[in-house]
Amino acid sequence: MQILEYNPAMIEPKWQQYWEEAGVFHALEDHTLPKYYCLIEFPYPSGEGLHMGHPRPYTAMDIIARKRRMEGYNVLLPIGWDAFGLPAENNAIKNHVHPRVITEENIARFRGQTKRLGFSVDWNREVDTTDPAYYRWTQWIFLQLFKKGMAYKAEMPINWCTSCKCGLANEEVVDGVCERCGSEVVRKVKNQWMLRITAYAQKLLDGLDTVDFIERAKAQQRNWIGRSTGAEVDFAIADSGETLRVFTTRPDTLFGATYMVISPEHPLVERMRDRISNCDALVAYREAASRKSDFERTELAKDKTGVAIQGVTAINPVTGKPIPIWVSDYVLMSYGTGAIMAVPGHDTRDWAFARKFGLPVVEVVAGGDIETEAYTDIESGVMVNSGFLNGLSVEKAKRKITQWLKERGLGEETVKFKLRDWVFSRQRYWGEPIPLVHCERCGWVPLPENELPLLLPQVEKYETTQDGESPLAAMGEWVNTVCPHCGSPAKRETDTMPQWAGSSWYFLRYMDPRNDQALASPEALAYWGPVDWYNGGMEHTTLHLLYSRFWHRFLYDIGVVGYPEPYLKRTSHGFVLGENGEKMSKSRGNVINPDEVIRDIGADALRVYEMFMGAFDQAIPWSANGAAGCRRFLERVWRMQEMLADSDEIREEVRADVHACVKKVSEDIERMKFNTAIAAMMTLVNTFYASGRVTRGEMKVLVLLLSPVAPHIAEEIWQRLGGKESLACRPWPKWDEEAMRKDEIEIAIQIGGKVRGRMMAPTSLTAGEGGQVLMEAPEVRALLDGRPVRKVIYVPGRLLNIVV
RNA sequence: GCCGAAGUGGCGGAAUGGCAGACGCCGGGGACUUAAAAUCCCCUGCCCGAAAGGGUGUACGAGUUCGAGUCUCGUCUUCGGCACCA
Repeated sequence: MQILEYNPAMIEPKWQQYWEEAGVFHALEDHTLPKYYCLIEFPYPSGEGLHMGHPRPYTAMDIIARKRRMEGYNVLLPIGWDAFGLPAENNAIKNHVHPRVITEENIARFRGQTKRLGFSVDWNREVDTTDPAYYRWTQWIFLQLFKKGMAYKAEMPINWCTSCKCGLANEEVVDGVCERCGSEVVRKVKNQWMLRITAYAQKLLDGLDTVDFIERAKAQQRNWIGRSTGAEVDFAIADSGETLRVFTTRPDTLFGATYMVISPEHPLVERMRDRISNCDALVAYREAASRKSDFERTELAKDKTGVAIQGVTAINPVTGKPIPIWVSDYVLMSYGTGAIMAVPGHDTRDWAFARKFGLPVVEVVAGGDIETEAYTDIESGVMVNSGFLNGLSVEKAKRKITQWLKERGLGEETVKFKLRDWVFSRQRYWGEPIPLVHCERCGWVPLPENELPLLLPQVEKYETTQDGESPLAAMGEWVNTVCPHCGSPAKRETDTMPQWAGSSWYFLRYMDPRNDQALASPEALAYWGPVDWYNGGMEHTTLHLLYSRFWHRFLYDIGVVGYPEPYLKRTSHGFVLGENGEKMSKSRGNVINPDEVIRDIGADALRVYEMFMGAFDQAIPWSANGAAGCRRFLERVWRMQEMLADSDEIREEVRADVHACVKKVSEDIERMKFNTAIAAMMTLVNTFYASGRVTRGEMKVLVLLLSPVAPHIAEEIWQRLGGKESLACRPWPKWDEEAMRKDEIEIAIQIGGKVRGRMMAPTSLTAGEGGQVLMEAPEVRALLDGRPVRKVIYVPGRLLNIVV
């Protein structure tokens, strides 16, 4: 047969078309088959088109999916579009084109680009979060959350651009200023929908112990949830019936609490207004604090400020001494009780504050020097100046004081989380409308489920209104409606949902994407779920990944899904950087366009390089030379057709190498060690070249191993080898440990741990007998040169170490 | 400050406590060619040496071990996340 040159521009579209027309990658609804659900993070279809951030993780999961298929699984590898979001909306504002129009164009472009990469995706299951048939169920889930009391309205600050007069998402605030106009961003309090994710803090934390996520993702989520155990303690306010409750993780240091601090917003100030003599100063301080942007609070406010409350004093419950109460913005209203007991001897922030304002510092844990800094070590300290706690370790003192407080009704052990409730409202157009109406008589009323989806109305302007309302608020006809409950006049909620809503459950929709009775049928949910393997970016660990675990856990609690955790396994990829080692960006001018790379070297070579360039979980700079090298590797595989021997055998001389390669590739793919899997295939190809030929049987094994990574060339060669159907459904090759065994192997001879020579040794030698046998070998005797031997260690197949 | 990951040739990177640098890139040499490209073969950590060979080497300093890139302790650096969270 005439072997033409390797031409990916011909064979890649050909096989893509074949796969699609033959439906090779359609997940089957035969629920008796063993299933495997591979999930990739669905892209936001931006106007820029696919970028290098997409092919790497997608290729990785495609490799897993293709291997699973060859192992006999009914594989689900779906894709869709997370298409609500700001760029389409900003484009609408600028060009007065409905976001739907640009979104559809972008999706079409993304779809085409994605298909050119040859992923084994089931294109029949595409979802689009902006499709009413999809967001109907996003709204439905929101209504269930609302009905279970998990959604509520609260006054929350939003980012407000003082120049654009509009609300901004956190992502739009860069270094404290508006991303678009560079003006100052302040916090403006608005009434917003909130989701009670904090009610699930413990469940989300515990669930992590039951799933196989990469450790750093678990650690990051644990950190974000931020559980800490401590005690709440009541401090009496002198000469009143009032108490001030604090949360502390160090109840053991109670004897060292020399003052208290409340946050500027703490209700105590209002409650005791008539007794406080410097109310004006406190109110002024509170207002100054509220005007501070988040940026100022976190970046510029390390220097402590505060005002002492005049006229009100607290009593330390263990010492009985009166202590002053201060107001300072280093205490946050949103954590704990909004008030602290300050122990300047043993807390760095309290220490700095006490130093600045001349407050007393008392040592209650010995071991440090509180004149120079706060002593915060809880491991080795011993209690002093602490009455009945003296002499105890910190750990014992904690338990004893907590018990003491509990017996007197002054406090109790408590758990707090850093996790905050999820701000779910956006004053934006391009998002899911929140399906609630507000009735004067009934309050917030959910739309009946049979009225879903609540469609996004056509608007004249896409901008947030002057007073920070969603553009929907300007649509009087749409806003004014009647209460579904009592029929009185009512107004629709005009805020929309955040982009995180649609992505919080999309993996469920893939299981049954056209169902119009439920978000997915119970049968499909039971069969396909949970997701077996989910790969995605680390940047989504604390938002998308946590949000979707929360929604899923909620759906489990209300009986919609039958398993508490949505993802059994989570892995993460490293970014592809520009050739200069910096993050790819237009402004840096180092963007590599996947379309151009496919044009230059082909999709297969791109896929091979993306997987070969380095460890999958690490960021790696792009290298055009490296990519060209992968194209060369495929050329070498292709040209092996010219040295093909007409035999289905695997030759004795290469048998061990072939089996070793099968083993290496099989195991490395499971560990996502794609780079070494590809290196093993390169090594095998080098072996074939060295032997001058390859049999058809050997070639078939190689092509099957290569097919998950470079599927087009693999299909083409497979067909030329006489394969009748797609190799995507051929069984994955097996290896035989016996076949990998050789009679003799080269080992190193070490003297005192240093390599001094090599020799051939029979592989049958065991560690025990090997030393004795090999000591007689002439190579060893020559190296020893008669020196006395103290000890001999033989590591079978590796080395002989002689201690002299 | 806290949590996490990582420091290996000119470069990307390999190495269940067992021959450091697999595989690829870059570079050098050879074959083929009128020539070039492509391709095929060989060399390629550093230092000394004509060579044989020797020395040295995985951020730094100690330690455990017959043997350490790998394990332990300490130090430094880089990257990622969180951060007045009591």
